This record gives sequence, structure tokens and C-alpha cells, in this order.
Amino acid sequence: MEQQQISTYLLKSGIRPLQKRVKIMSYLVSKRNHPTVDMIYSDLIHEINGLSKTTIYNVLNLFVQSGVALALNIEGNEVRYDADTSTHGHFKCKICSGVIDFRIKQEELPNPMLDGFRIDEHHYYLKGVCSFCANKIEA
Amino acid sequence: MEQQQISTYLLKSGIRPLQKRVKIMSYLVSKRNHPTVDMIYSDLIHEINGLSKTTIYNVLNLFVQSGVALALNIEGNEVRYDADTSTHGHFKCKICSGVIDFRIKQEELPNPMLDGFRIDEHHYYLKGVCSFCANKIEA
DNA sequence: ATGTAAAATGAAATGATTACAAAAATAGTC
DNA sequence: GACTATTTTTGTAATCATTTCATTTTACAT
Ligand SMILES: [Mn+2]
Ligand SMILES: [Mn+2]
Ligand SMILES: [Zn+2]
Ligand SMILES: [Zn+2]
Repeated sequence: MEQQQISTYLLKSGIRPLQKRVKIMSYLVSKRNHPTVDMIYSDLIHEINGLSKTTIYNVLNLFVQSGVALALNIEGNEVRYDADTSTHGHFKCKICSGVIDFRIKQEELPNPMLDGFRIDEHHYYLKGVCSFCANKIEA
Repeated sequence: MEQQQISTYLLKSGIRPLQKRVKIMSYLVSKRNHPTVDMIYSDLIHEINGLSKTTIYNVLNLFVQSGVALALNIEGNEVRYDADTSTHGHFKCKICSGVIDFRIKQEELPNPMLDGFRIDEHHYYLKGVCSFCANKIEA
């Protein structure tokens, strides 16, 4: 996606499309790697002059509050960010630590009997060993 | 459940049923409140003389590794513990912060096409407002 | 160009968890 | 019951992620 499209998207979502915000959203959208703050920082520090880690925290918190990104808490010690806010599931590999998406339709997720509850978010996480790592192990 | 039963259960799971371990497991089993380390600490400090927070971390890590407890990462800033290791889902209320169980059969959870992947854990989390808090709000 | 408001920065504070060495408890042996 | 080896617990300090906050910089409208 072009930076121009990202700008338009942010604007529509009520976020002023400032340079660093556009770069960070652009990173999320193009990489689709569910990065941690540190991953974003070490990748973008080369590209954006004088980028601060605090800025990344600021921008991501803004994105999450504005609903253009999700914070994934698959594991207690790290938060991962995702620009894909549609309904889908996540698998995390214990070996390579990679997080990958899988498609899930909203209707496929079980709807428990929770009378009078208001449900805002659905999170479906799987953990295990990805096929790439599984192959390496048995080899 | 009696402390005696807890001891037997821990022993069967390869865990020496020492006093503090039994008390902590007993707490998890009887309260069923998905507590954080701090909740366990502030509740048990009265009952167990000279209990240290480090011990709670040690014991819970042992429980999780031995498979007699689950660590739930519903929200990035807190880990909650659960002695119920059967398949079930969790709902967290944004208002009162309570975490409650709901029954889900293993077969109800979608099984994505992940060829060659080994899936070890399923986590299904919902977030929103519980019926008790919803009532308070509209009142 | 100037002024004002918003955003970014970096250092310090906070909070949760882990590492580690010393002290205490446990279990087996005499 | 005392002795000893091993495991567990404790308390402090270290680590790591995130937030707070005062200051500097940037963006934008006049
Ligand atoms: Mn995703
Ligand atoms: Mn539960
Ligand atoms: Zn892998
Ligand atoms: Zn509630």
C-alpha cells in the first residue's frame, strides 16, 4: 500500500497522518509480522532519523485506541501489534517465536451463553510448533 | 477439595506436595478466581507465616511447567493463573476486571488449516462488560 | 515569518518478573 | 534424636517493558 493510501486511511480514522505515524502504519501493513515495539524500533531506526522508542509506544497506543490496530497478548512478556483488525486467529510458534494469521469467520467462533454480557473483542490464540520448525526438528 | 486430595493430586503429577505448594494449589482450586500473583500474595500472606512473593512465582512456574495450572495472558500487563486445565474459554470484564469461565467443547473450537503444524494450546478469550457491570451502568 | 498547539524526545520512574546467594526446611541415615 | 545432603524458600538486587514528564521540536494557521 502506498503511503498516500495510508495517510487517507489514518485521516478517515480520525488520526492526523504525521510522518512517523504513516511510516509506522506502513511498516505494520507491509510486513504483516505482528511485531513487538522492539522489532519496529530496530527496523525503522535506520529509516527514520532520530526515532525514539517512546514515539513508537505513543503511536501504537494511539492506533489501538483509535481502532486501527490490535494489541495481541499471546504471551505474558510481550505485546504484539497488528494492523489487520478484521476477525482472524493467531498461531505462535514456541520455537521460532513467529506469529502467523489464520482465517476464521466470525460465525465459526463459538458464542457462549453469557446472558446480559456485552462482548467487544474475540481473541483466538493457538500455540505450538510451526511446520517449518517441525521439519527442522525431525530432520 | 481437601488438602489431602490436593497432596495426592500433586504427587500424581510429579510435584512433591510441600506445605506452601498445597496451600497455593488449594487456593486456586477453591477460589476459582483466576488470580494474579499479587492477589494470591495478599490473600495468603495472612494465612501462611512468612510467605514470599518469590515463592509464589516459583510455585506457579512449577505448576505451569508440570501442567497442573494454566497461565492466562488475557491482557498484556497481567498474568492470571488457573488450576482448571480442561478446555474452556475466558471472559474478562473491562469494568470490574473479573475473569469468568465459560464452557466450550474442544470440538466447538475452529480447527484452522495449518498443515504440518503441531498445536499444543488453544486459548479463547472474550473481552467486554459483564452482566453485573452492565446493569450498574444503565441504572 | 510568527505564534500556538500538537507531537516527539530522552531521562527518570514504575511495575512485574527473574536471578542469585544465603537461610531454612526436608528426607534419609546412623 | 542428631547428622548430612538435597531441595525449597527467602530477600535483595538485577532486568526488562512500559509510562510519566519536562523539554525540545515540528506542524500548521495567521
Ligand atoms: Mn494478525
Ligand atoms: Mn478458567
Ligand atoms: Zn516455528
Ligand atoms: Zn464486570
